[in-house]
Amino acid sequence: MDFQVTFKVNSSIYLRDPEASELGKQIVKQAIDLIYELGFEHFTFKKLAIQVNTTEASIYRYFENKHRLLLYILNWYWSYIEFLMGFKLQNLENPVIKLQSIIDLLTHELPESSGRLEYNKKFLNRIAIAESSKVYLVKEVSEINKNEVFKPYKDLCATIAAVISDYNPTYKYPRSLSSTLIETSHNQQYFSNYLPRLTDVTQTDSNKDFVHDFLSDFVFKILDK
Amino acid sequence: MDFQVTFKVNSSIYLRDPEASELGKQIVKQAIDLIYELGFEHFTFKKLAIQVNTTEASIYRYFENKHRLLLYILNWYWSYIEFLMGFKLQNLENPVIKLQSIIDLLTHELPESSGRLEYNKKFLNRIAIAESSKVYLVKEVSEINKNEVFKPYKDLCATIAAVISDYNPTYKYPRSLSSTLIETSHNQQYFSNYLPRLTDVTQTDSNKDFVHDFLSDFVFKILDK
DNA sequence: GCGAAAATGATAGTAAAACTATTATTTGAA
DNA sequence: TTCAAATAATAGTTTTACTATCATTTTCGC
Repeated sequence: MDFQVTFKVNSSIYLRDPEASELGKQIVKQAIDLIYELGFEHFTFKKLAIQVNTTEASIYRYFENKHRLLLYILNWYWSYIEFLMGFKLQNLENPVIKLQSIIDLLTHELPESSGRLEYNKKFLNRIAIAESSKVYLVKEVSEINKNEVFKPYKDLCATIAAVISDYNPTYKYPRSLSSTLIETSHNQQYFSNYLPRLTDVTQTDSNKDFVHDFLSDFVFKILDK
Repeated sequence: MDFQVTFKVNSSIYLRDPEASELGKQIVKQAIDLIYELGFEHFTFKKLAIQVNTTEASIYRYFENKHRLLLYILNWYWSYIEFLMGFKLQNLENPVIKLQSIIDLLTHELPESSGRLEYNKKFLNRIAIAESSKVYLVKEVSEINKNEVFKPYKDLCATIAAVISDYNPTYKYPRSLSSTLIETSHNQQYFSNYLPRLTDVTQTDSNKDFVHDFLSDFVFKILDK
């Protein structure tokens, strides 16, 4: 059986739904590849237009600006992680295993897919790590937050928080621990790659395993105390 | 007694030392005010030139680009925090108090100063919270890391890590916990202000106190386990 | 299959950002 | 005082970020 996953992204993020046309789908897919390749700062609609073999003007019909496009991609990503999480946690009873599964998901590569239209999961993962904070660390955060554009992130956070509270109902900061877990998984993966002195990775460690172990250790220490 | 603190910032960050001239000092000081006001994305050398009452070209003689200027500001900030930390930890014996002092420092407003030439500490703090990750979350991170431009951050991290190891010598991840502490203090302060559903702040809480309590709980649970 | 509406392409243009270059003037150190 | 360095004034280029217009193509209801 082969199937494809897509998610409805909050319509206030785009001007025209990119899922509704071949061009739209290509814009998002190629944007992921290009942001991965260039980094968000060097990524422009002009370059994307060339990659997609269309015009800048056409891209502007889908997204107001590149910030919105990044927000779209990350909304998709957060929804996807939440979907995978629901899938993984389903049928699990033991809250220990649940928490472990969550940490696994946050620290390891996503299952790769091959479809021409599917997004590159490795790239998406890297974008989440290196670019996601740029969608909220902006002057306009309160403005853009009004349209529920961070809902998938908040939902993901709430889902993890629920598992945390399930594991230890007396713990006072389930949401903060949850967002810390997500952000720290990104940070420590990034640091262990590029600024390893900010971490305790050793040369023999795989970076992903290191972050996994660090997060496991700290979550269970906090919740078992 | 009145005194002024300044720090030598790694010379590879600037083209001409801003500490060495009145114009240079004004450029940095006003940059802090302007980045605070506009956010880093909307901040430009053109606008800064107007604020300082000089020309764009003059600013370019000091800093290659606005990214370098931000890096300069954050280097100064990290050095300053490290300085304050040394000051606070001096004469403290009890490692519990030491850790508490560190968390205090990371979560509360800096002592404000009034000198015309002194940087606005409240603004600096806000810049550290909202803009600091933008200096390393760039494609060129490995390139720019070569010149030790993140040294003050790494030093600060090492200082905190030493206190952590002092408190609990068996803990395996002192550096990672240290960088997590710094980053989480920023994140949770930002979230509790702008995206409170990612945290457990209540309306009656002061945000700073909330983050302080969350981090205290977190650190001691990890290290006492 | 036809006609209208919507989407796209082609082209062009503007405003601001991100620089670089040139020359004249000021200043401050030997 | 003098001469080198710093700054100001000015002007220019390239790229980014965006808007506008109109012709062409596609799609969808009938």
